Amino acid sequence: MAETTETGLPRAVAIAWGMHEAPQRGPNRGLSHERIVAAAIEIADAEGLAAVTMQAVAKSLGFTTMSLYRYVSSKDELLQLMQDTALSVPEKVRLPADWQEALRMWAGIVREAYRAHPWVLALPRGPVSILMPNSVRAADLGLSAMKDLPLEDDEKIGVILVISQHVAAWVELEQNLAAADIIAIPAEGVQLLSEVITPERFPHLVPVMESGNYIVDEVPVVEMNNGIEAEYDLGLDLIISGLEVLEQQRTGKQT
Amino acid sequence: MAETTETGLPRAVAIAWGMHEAPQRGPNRGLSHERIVAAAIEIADAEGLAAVTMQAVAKSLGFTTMSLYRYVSSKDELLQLMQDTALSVPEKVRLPADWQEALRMWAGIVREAYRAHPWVLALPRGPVSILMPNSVRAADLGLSAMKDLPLEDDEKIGVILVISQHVAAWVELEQNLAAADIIAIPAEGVQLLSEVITPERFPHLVPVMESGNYIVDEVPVVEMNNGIEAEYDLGLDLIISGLEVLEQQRTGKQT
DNA sequence: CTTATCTGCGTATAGCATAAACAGAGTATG
DNA sequence: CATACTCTGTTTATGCTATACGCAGATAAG
Repeated sequence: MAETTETGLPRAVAIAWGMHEAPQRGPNRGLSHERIVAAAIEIADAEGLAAVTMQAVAKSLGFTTMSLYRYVSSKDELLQLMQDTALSVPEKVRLPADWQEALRMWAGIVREAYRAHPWVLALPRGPVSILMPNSVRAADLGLSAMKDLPLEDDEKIGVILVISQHVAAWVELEQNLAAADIIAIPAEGVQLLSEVITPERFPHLVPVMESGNYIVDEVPVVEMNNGIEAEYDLGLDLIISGLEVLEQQRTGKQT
Repeated sequence: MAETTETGLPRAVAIAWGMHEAPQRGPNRGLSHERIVAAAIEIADAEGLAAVTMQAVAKSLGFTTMSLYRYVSSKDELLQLMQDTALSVPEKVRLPADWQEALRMWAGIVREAYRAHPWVLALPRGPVSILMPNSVRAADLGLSAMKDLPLEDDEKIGVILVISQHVAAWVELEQNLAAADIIAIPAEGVQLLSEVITPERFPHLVPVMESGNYIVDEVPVVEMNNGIEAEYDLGLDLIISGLEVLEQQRTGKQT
């Protein structure tokens, strides 16, 4: 489990909220949490998450590896700090009064954050993440978007999760579409595949495959005829439509 | 990028579909792909994904590390094989005629697969994954569930993605809820947090926090008053409601 | 001034994935 | 049948990575 401070908070939480006081004694520090996290994010953005090693971060800052450990207790802690820093949400956002548009705007903000740093998708989300400043900010904003919806608190939180997961999935899909260009299966390989992926065995999927190019993800996706934006919007619209139905059921009010 | 066979297929794909012929010369093999994958899955199920090292898998089979490389070209390839093997979908499933119930059943099947091997959630999903047998089977089944819905092919694929991501998110949440029991922040830490997470800064979230216990995930979630099942169902119902609305718009037919 | 604490560095350790080479087992070919 | 070829499993080695430990020096507290 993550290291904790004397007060029992996970260290990453305390650091992220600025609660971790710099020591008063000893020589002046050559580094800071902010500088270390920023350097790590820069490496991740340029070369991907795998390139973020303690050695690489230290070197980019002109220090040796072990000096980083004066600031973070482990690489995991650094990753947690990177995660929240990367997913920055603006402090002040003016949302539309209409909850539907507000939710769409909120989803867009979360989406842009993920797109700016897609490597974040590969980091685990656990109990510590939710206590971090940008997560808290995003949650508050999402709840603000839904303030006029007749849902229970936990239902609203559930909606926040559904939408943010939807957004994450589509950013991941974008990444995979980009990567898929690199995989070009020659005709011979495609022929072999068609001998096992047959209409008899997969009667619904094979017609879909034949109508488009096969791409990505755990659950297969056809190349989007209307582009990925349309499919992202479709998913979001489904959720919002569902919410409108729910609103109507609970208030008798027609949206 | 993943290794490929002579025919240009990713090796993992060829192996998973049984296209990778065993060599005809040389001494009899002491291992097989199936045995290696099964041993790796057993370790992952018992101790988590981090415990799956080439050394550990080889040892559990009574061989030395490097002999595994006669069968898989890298650890990544082994992980890809594990991923698809773990997410097994039955060959024959009879779905309800009603597309709503069919989609719910499909979601349930995917959910149970994830729950049986939750470490799969930590594995990246990329272009190779979708060509693997169980992914193909899951996609065909999902499309079968929606055969009566008036959607374009790529829209159906989009729905498959939305639902499977929803399912994955909730299995992950379940895991995080289990892990959250381990984080007990003492009163002192909670007090410190409440000094930064204030009603002035986060007017919508703080009341939610005060009405329940704070838990998990990137976007914060309150402890579910009605349990996690209710929230899982809520999310799925939203998507299905949205689909009903879409069906009505396209057919003029009232569901 | 003395003591305590902190900083950054150098050295070391353990774990892990994988390359390369070797000896022997089994098949294909002439 | 003998020879050549291919494959198997093992051993040894390499490089990378995270992190422990100890040292010398810098700075603050008492």
